[in-house]
Amino acid sequence: MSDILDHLSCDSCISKIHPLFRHLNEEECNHISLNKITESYKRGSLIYQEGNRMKGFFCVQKGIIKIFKTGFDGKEQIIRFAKPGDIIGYRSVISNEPACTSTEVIEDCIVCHIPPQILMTLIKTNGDFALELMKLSCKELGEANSFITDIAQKTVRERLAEILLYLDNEFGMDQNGVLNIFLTREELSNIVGTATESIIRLLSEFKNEKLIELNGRKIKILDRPGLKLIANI
Amino acid sequence: MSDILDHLSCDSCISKIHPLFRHLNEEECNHISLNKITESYKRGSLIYQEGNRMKGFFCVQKGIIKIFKTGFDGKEQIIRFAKPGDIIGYRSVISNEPACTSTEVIEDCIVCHIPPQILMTLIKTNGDFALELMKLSCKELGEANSFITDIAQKTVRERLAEILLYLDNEFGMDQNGVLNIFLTREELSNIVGTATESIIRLLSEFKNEKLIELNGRKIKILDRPGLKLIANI
DNA sequence: CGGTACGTTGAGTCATATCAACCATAGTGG
DNA sequence: CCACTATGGTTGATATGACTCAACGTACCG
Repeated sequence: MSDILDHLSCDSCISKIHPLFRHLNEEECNHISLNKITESYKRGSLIYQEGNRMKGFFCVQKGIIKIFKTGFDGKEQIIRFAKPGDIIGYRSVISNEPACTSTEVIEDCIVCHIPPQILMTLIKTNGDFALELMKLSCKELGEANSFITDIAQKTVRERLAEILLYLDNEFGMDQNGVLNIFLTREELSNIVGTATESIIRLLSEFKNEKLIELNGRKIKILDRPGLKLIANI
Repeated sequence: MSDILDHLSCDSCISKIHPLFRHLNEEECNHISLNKITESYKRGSLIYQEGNRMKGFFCVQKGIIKIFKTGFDGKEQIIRFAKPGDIIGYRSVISNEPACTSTEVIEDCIVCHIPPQILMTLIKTNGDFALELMKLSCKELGEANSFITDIAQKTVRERLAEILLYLDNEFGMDQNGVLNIFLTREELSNIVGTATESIIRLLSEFKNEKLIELNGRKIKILDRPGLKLIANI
């Protein structure tokens, strides 16, 4: 599932990737450099799974990862995505519980795997780092709260419009205006929280309304204001 | 809306209320004691509101508070409740953003209002405190993720059963087996994420199925295993 | 006493899920 | 190289859970 890559120093990477690491001194940075493992995963690989005990946390360098929970009947609910610069898996390390989500690679990726003690030690000894990590989890918490409200109150149509804008905002588009993330219809339905068929029908409605253009998994957003109107943003 | 109460030392209270404060030394504890304000709020009072800039965080000593977001059409979505020992409002202080939720008193309460700088300083200077607070926000994050999955995948009936068990678990019952929290039908619907009429119909179904007993806002749970079965837990 | 907030019930509607059939594509193994 | 299979996408028909609207009951309160 994963390949271990040649060792790369954190000096050149970590500080750029995330504000979290801005506050590390040279010693702390070297410590991470020496103890991290850089791994490469192909699309479809699972990095960790719900219920497993975490053996560290991950720093995403390249690629896209989906983070999801598996519901009662086996249907997955995508909670969020991680892209370069994001940190995943820290939640379970800190609360010292089994992972409450699974992560699967959407687009081939490279991640740095950092052992758990390093995280705990940094929190305890580097106040600025602790504060930055707190900010991160508080930000995620705020987003989760909004997501709860949306799922509870908005229609599927509204949510799909919102998710398309979210994906646009999060992953951007290429020079042709095509979203930089390719999801199956089923994955889209697992974000929105609906049936695959509903997503297919709504996407095709949006296409007819000239809001988007479809080409397989490639989605091109034509009318952002129109989508915002539908999404009630 | 709120009354300021006589000054009470934290020595006797804080350490008992939350594991968070176990790691404070005498000096830190005194500092909080001297700078906190103890306030009393009646049912219906708003402690803080979405969009406001937070002037500190709150430590709940007595009573019950609902934490909610207001959706597009003004309908509220209850995210969670706070009860004695819980901390509220710390999220916005840390991320230094306006509050993303509002809080309204469900049952008359007493809270200690602690200024924001104290929180920031403690995180930076007391590693154990920082870790404990991280654990708290990570726990909330895990709960939010589960909630997202439930709302997205379960039926209203399943969610109502689950919420009743959650309330039972969170607030317990009195000697007669009646839940220690009294919510209007509308509030129940704002947790479950449905219409008030649906909650009324389902509650009465549960009553007919001998799962619960109703007496106004008093709910007595008769058949926990039955509810678990319905909730898919 | 009238007003306001909450609770209840019924009827009708609509959004969404479900079920079923079918097509396209790519990978697999004999 | 072809049948075989798996996966993903699409469409139509049908069912139904849940919402909306409307009317009315109840209780408390100034």
